Amino acid sequence: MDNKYKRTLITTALPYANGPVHIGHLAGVYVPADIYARYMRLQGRDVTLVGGSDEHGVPITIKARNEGVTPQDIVDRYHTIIKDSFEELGISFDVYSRTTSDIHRATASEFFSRLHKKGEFVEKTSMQLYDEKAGQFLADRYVTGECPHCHNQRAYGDQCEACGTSLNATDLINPKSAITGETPVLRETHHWFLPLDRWEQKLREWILDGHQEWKVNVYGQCKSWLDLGLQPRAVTRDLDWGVPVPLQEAAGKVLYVWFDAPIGYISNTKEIYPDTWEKWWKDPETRIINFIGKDNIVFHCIVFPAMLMAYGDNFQLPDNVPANEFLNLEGDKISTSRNWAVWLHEYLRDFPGKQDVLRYVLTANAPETKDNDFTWRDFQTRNNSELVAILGNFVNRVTVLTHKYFEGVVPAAGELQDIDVALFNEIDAIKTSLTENIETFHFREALKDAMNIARAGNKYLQETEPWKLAKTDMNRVATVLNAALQVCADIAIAFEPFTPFMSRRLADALHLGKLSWAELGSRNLVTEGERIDTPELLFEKIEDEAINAQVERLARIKKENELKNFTPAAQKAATDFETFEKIDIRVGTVIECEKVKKSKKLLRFLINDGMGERTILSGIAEYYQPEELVGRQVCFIANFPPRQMMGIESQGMILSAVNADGSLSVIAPSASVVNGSQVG
RNA sequence: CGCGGCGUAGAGCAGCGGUAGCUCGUGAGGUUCAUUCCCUCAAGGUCGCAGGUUCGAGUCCUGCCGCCGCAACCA
Repeated sequence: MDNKYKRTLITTALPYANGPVHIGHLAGVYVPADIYARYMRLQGRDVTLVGGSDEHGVPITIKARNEGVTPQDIVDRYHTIIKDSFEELGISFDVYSRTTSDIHRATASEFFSRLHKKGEFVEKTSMQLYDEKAGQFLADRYVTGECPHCHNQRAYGDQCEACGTSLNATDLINPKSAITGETPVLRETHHWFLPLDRWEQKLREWILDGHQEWKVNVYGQCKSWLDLGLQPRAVTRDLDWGVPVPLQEAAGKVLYVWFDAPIGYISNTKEIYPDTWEKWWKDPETRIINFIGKDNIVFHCIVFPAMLMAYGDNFQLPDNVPANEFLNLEGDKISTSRNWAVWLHEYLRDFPGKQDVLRYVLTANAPETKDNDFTWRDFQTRNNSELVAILGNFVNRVTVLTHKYFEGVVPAAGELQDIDVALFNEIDAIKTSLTENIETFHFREALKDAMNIARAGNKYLQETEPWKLAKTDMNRVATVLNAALQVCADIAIAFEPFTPFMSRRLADALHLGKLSWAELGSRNLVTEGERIDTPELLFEKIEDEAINAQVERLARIKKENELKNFTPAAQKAATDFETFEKIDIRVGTVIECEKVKKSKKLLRFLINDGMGERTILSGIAEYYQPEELVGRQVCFIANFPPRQMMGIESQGMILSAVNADGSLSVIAPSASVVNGSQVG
């Protein structure tokens, strides 16, 4: 890192307080930000990690309305869950606050006022759709209607997803409010806009010329925006939930959340440093890093910097914005509304004491360059074959041997042999790479480096074989174990940013005291003569049962979603009674039922149809055990021509209802009837 | 023709003009202090597709396809 900086301010995207946080938030923002912050602290640098809940905006008011509570109730609920679960995961925020705080309200107000006084806004009056029943203007997404281009009935106010056209809400035919279903009316409204175009040239110089080292996804996105030309952007909204616009003539208007939220970074900093916060924002020797997800790139690289430049007063722009891509879950996009997520607070409940495992897996599989997939099998494998088998096992080997041969007292190192020196050299090389990777935000690669320390340790033990040396040369055993113990201490330091809970336990067991990055690789981290604690497993295997429970939970949710989203098929073309009459539907009793060999779906039925017996094949083997159908009555079409399937002739068709998930349920009379009865 | 990113072994990634690699997983053998690590060997890839440049292309060029995102309060 550039040494011209005296301190680093790390911000994390503000999670929206209309739901708990999930693994996507963690992998994209909070875990990487925490890794970086912890690393900087180990380096002895002055660093502050700020975060907070984003608590304003329309979705919160809608959720409150739906639940019959106040918006404040909603944000109080989720802010608490979010804050507590972050803390339990060890995200080391120096402050985690919220945008409903007084200090934020004052800060955001002042920010707006200053821009207003400086003439940094333009004002525009326009016609917007207003929902009279809800008593509010409708943001684009809260209007649906018919697309004027393709006449799709379900177009949104900003875009038609069927034809992809961008729309204005006022273009829609037959607009409807998504909140109340009412037909909105046009009403005049007045808003303040930040003319981003005024800052285009400065932004170009700052990003395109000055920050070519940014990640390609970030740089490319910025270049694209700048090349297209920037437009003025509204900073106010007609709403009653938010920071009121501090102008007499703006009663009933609030700051638009995207104006409001990033100022939260500033107000949260003020909250911890009421007297000295300015040096964290206005001193050129402060380095600001914004950790965000890819959807936020334009706000952090274009909009917020333009706001800061418009404000002036020496506000510093971010030095880097390491945006991550997205994490998927078991192959599907994470979705709050579809409950398709691993929620942090539920993970902490289901896997107590396993914060490090989640942190490790999310880092090893972080979506740094492209979207990645989280699967529970991968989670289990990484825990069992990496954390347990490589790292935990190595530390365990060393501590067990130390207790076995030296009663747990750190033995003195004798003269070093080539292999010992080679080990220390390898650790040094790893440290160089590890440091470089963290500094450049390549945390996935950095974690691999850290793991290589344990791999090197395992290899060293295998090659020196202290358990064999113990029979001939205890001095040499002492040297080997001393070296191996130093490697354990290296692990405690190197892993602190990634898995802080394990690191703390290991450091305590080895009596290391305060950890420091500079000491990583030193040869006397563990003090000779010190008695280390009895071995304790750092990681435990995760058994199939725990994983299966999670996989089953997701399968259940998937099924619930299918049922929830089920819409009956459109009615078929009209027919008449004569046509129906031609079909002969009858009731029969199942005499025999068995799976057809080599067939996945087919069951062979022998049916008593009142006249005799007939064989019918039906493709429902995936939904029924053959024996459960024997003796039951079913309905079947009796007058279809016979048909050969898998070499067997089927004399009819058993009727089933098709469920939303594609599962089948056979049709039967509600009470027993005589075999051969007709249905009609 | 909107823009940006991505598409390399079962999974996660590196390679960016010169014999296709790393970690984990899989199979076989050796070793065993240990929550089975380490070693050896093996299987597994037409490097999204199609053209082109070149003595030679995951690597450069052109065109396509797929996935994700894009001033919607979605990390």
